[in-house]
Amino acid sequence: MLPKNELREHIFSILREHDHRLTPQREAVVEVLIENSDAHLSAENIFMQTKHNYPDIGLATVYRTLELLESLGLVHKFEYGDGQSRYEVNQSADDHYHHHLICVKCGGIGEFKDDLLDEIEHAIAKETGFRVTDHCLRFFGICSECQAEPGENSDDD
Amino acid sequence: MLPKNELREHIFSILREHDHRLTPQREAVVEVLIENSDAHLSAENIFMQTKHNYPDIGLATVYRTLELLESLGLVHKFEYGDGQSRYEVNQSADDHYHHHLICVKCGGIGEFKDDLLDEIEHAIAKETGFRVTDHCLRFFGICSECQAEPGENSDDD
DNA sequence: GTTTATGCAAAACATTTGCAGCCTT
DNA sequence: AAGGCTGCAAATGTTTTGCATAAAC
Repeated sequence: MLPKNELREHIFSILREHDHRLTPQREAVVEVLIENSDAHLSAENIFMQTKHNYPDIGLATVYRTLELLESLGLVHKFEYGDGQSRYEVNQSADDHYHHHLICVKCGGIGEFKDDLLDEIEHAIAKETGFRVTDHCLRFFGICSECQAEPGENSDDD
Repeated sequence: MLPKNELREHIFSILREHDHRLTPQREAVVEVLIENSDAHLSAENIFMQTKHNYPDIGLATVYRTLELLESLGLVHKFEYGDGQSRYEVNQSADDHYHHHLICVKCGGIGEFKDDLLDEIEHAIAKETGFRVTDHCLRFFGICSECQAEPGENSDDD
């Protein structure tokens, strides 16, 4: 889990390493991703936020940047099933990944860190021969806040 | 894990219970889902296959049927991240669910049954107060067949 | 100076919806 | 007979792409 300025430099150096140009648009998108590393933004969200620092950026550039960062393993892309993808920076250099706790009532997204999957991955390798390189685990349910409130909290976007 | 004919009757009776009509289109879609319960079909796939038995069916009807079956808990809908949803019948009456092993080389999808998630869900409840009602776990990696073949097998669609 | 990256607009794509007519109940 | 269900086509919403221009190297 790198601090923000190291994470930014890390991303820039990976881009350079792979002969990608460092444009102000890319810097601006990376900035938004880093400043919102705890949120789970859609491309549209990222687009809107990036416009604050770089008003002329186009949505297509945001998509292309996110695709590039994902291909370099710098960003994780995932979906809830609501039709739009969400993105988040990969905050650590290693593979360990937190899991998402998605509240079906308020739409909020929490996180949970855990290493029990290692056991499952070993069991998979042993029983099926499948070599696991990555995983995606999401839990759906009711967050503690929505459990506390009887019924009024149904949209906290 | 019900046998096919019982599963079919189970689905039909749930439909009746909820006052939904049993149309030949719905029967045809259910038939395709049951006959391909080990595959992970997209809506388009299901549409094409259903046309064999019921050539006049429309794609919208397939989507509406899948949505209905999903709302009744009879079908699971999930996504790999390639932009289209996949569907599979819920073969057992209970909540237990297998996880997907997605080969990033050949695109094949295996399955793995496991109950270790229960432990994680308990840990989540204890540490965060989040009440888990469902989960989705997918593993990405290389299947045993692709590991065996040095490099030629990259598209077995 | 080259080559890549950008912005715009149009295209592509999966999915949803409106509506008149049909079919299950 | 009445209502839900269907097929078609149009609409929607997200993501991708073509192309001329602009910017990074």
